[in-house]
Amino acid sequence: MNDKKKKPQKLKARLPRGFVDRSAADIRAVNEMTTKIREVYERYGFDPVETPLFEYTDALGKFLPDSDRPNEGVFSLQDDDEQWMSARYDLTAPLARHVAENFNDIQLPYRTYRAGYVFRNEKPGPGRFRQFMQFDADTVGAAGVQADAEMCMMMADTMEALGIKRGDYVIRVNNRKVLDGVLEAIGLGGEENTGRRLTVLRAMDKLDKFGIDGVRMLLKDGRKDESGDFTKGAALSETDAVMVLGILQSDLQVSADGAGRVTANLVSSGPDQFLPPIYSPGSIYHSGVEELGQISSLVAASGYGPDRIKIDPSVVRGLEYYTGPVYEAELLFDVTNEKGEKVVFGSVGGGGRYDGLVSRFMGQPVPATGFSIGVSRLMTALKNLGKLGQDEVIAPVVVCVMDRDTESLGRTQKLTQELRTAGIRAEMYQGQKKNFGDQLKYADRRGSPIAIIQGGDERATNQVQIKDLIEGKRLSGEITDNTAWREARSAQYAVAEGDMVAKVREILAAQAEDRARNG
RNA sequence: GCGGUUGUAGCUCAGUUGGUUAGAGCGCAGGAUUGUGGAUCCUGAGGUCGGUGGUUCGAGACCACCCAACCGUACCA
Repeated sequence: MNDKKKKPQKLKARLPRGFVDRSAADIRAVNEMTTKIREVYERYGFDPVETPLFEYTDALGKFLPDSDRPNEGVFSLQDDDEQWMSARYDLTAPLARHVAENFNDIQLPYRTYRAGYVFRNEKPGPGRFRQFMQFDADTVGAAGVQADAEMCMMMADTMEALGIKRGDYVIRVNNRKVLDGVLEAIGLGGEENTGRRLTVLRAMDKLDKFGIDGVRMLLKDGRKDESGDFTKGAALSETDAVMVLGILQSDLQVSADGAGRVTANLVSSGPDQFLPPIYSPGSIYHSGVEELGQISSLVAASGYGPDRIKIDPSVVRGLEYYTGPVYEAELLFDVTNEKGEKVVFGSVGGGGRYDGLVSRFMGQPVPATGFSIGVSRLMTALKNLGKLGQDEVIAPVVVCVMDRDTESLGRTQKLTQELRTAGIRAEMYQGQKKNFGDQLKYADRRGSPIAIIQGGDERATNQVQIKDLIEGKRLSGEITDNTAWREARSAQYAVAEGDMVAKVREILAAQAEDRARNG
């Protein structure tokens, strides 16, 4: 077939990798989720604010060091005046810009929330996309740890508002100052050790993934993965590695002296003996632990125990801008993917204190704390838990088109409109098929509950036929002969035109009852 | 970025040691059926065999390079 090859090449329809189309069911599920999240934030006194998808790249802080090009991880383009702009990669940096730019008009502390898509130009993976939705809440201009404590409580409330039972999630809290103090104690303080410090923090962040022994390898010589790839370690001494491993496995102990004074300590709970850095009241380590003690007491005072908000020194979070308390929401139930495999889901949201972010734009310090929920990720988990998509939207009633002269079409349109006026989802058949059977086939595949039929016979007596497609489908299981099936006109009722809406309502109600009964 | 696996119709896949015009199932479209959904039957459309180059009388198959997807790993604000 040589002439076949001469046919013009068709364009291949394809989605850029790492991006997804969203179905009606997904969109409705996300709306359901964001509505619940928003209710919690509003109740805590937060107000919405929205910033655009694009920012100047310098506002996002994503220029490569020693280069006038933006970081590869962000989608960037040059404006017609040569300035670099980038698609936002989170909602925090744009908020910092918004606050700095409108500083005189904003009443501090400024409590806001916002949902939106963010973009990351990196390799997509299972459950990781290059466009995804985050839902953030931040308090700008509040320096005290009570603001951080409140954020943790709000996260816990949000989890429960989404239908995640107490015990199926936990908010884990740590403080960057604690980790910084430990790193200082093992001689990794100072500018010259930035690289090794990052290596150690990254290793600590892998605790979920590789366990304590995996982290031990990464802290010392390195680790080889199953494909044979080798990851270089941080080359810590045994003593220093034990110190780091010790803090990962430590718990917070809070003791009150009865006079309202609270002291807090981290005590190791694992096999690696953790020796706290030498006591010095003003040290960074000590103020970190003290803050954790305060947060723990503050949330406990409102009834949030360690089953909901737990101090956990193994939380690391982002390496770039957090300066104090950090927290993340973790799901504790098993999640299985489409292939039926168990998946370690990990964190569905997190945040922390970023006291330096707004002040990049200003001559004065502006403390801030906030967190972000990964909406798409959380939705996957909630679907799994059966917490979403339970109240499915019913497909529209289909009004069949029997005759195509303008007068008949007008009557069909009017019937459709009557249903809509009564608040019932309805559509008149708009396809090309003139065969009535094909229209019912359309309605069937569409998932329609009911078909309305008015041909010449019915019109003559001002009647309509109302066909219960759900009941009919059930009956069709018993049918073997097509002709008999047609003649039976099963689950079909003839009513006067004026009674159509009432009868449709009756059938829909019966169907709803049936669905409820069968779960 | 590094390592591994895989690329044949819209989807899932067959295709012999290299041998004529590349197949199946599902799906899709038309018909049996212009007033009744399922099942059935008939007919049809749909392919740069991931790409380029090479070896060969001859390549979907063999070789080289490239591209993409998947898995692991690294990075991840």
